[in-house]
Amino acid sequence: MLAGMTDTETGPVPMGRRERKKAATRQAIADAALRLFLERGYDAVGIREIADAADVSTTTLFKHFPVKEALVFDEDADQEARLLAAVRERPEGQSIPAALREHALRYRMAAAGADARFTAFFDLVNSTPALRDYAQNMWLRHTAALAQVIAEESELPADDPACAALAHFALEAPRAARGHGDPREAVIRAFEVLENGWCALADHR
Amino acid sequence: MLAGMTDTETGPVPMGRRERKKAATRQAIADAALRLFLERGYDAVGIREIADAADVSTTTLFKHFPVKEALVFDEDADQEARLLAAVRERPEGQSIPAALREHALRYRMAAAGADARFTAFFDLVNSTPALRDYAQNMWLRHTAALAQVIAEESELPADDPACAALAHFALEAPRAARGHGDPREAVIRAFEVLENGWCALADHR
DNA sequence: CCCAATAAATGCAACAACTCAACTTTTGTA
DNA sequence: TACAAAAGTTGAGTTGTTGCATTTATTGGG
Repeated sequence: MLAGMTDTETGPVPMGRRERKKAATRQAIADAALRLFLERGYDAVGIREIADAADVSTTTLFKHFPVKEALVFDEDADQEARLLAAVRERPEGQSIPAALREHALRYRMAAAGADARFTAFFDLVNSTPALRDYAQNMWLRHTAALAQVIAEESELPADDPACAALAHFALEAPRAARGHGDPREAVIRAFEVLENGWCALADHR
Repeated sequence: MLAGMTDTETGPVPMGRRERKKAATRQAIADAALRLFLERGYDAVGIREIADAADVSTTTLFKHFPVKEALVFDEDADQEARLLAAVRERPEGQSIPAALREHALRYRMAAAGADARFTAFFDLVNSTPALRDYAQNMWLRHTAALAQVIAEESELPADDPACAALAHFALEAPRAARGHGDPREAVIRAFEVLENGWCALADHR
């Protein structure tokens, strides 16, 4: 989805031709799908048509994307990886909420509302029930994964509700901030609360 | 689902034969579906088979239930209606959180873990991804509806986050309480927090 | 450099969920 | 009794998704 919208740093691992080709077809499929969806709407475009547009067989398409909805969120795995990395590989001395704030400002407030492609994408998702539901569950998975990483990094028990809560709010904050006049400011404020609450909690243990 | 597990008060409106028959076929379908699902698993039972077992055509089945998953949650609408009614028709002078607590204790902690049919139903849902996802979105819908009613009843703006938060926690509390040794006690405790927080908020406005 | 192991991609057919349009039966009502 | 609306049936279609046998391309090793 929307490749090139944020800088995607090429991993330090140079891929062989095989992996590169695989990634290429995957991208071709996702691009074709998004283009068609934006042109004519999610429900009006069939799998077979997408496969044709990307010049692959439907079988191949499903090797890359388990279900139709996943075509729209093809950066799902990348996003989750970046999110977890933001916490795990944060600079020395930086708190977890601070790391999450930086990540949110950097990757999730990208031209919120300004870029036309971005808003078109949002409208597509929000106006399609199947996609809305899928996205919801996607964020839920990310929340769970994040909670686990937070637990590891803070050496709290894995099932401590505080971890789940922090993960939940950290992912919810950018969404909630969209309404406000200055979203970036709103996010920063929200994270002040989280930072205070979290550190207070960490202190008296 | 699990009719007769909680006392279902027959609405004050006596139905004509037509509505009764409609409700009967609907019930027959839901019963057949749940029985088969529990016997052999959700994915192993097809729509046609359910329709046959209930002695209706597949098209009739889909007139009553929009998608396969809905067969399992056939009390969806009833549950939501009861939830909203619990707030709207609460006794004079009772706070909203208190009303929600009573509702939770009465309808959602029913023999949590004790009744075999109940746990079998839970296992079915939790072990079937499609059902887990569907249930998740179902609760989300209920949360949104509840938030709106809370806003109306408390004369707050419909989009006040406090309403959404109260709705969210009120529905989450019973789920979270299941782990604890005495779930009823855990629910009561959780609602104490909500009650305090909510009333404090209501006071200084 | 070739060979075998491996992995990606294909074509086709099938299944299961779901829809649609035309038609019959049942029911509430005048 | 007559009639309109609602419930149900029938059968054929569309669409997402999978299985299977087959082909093509890449890789690492002898």
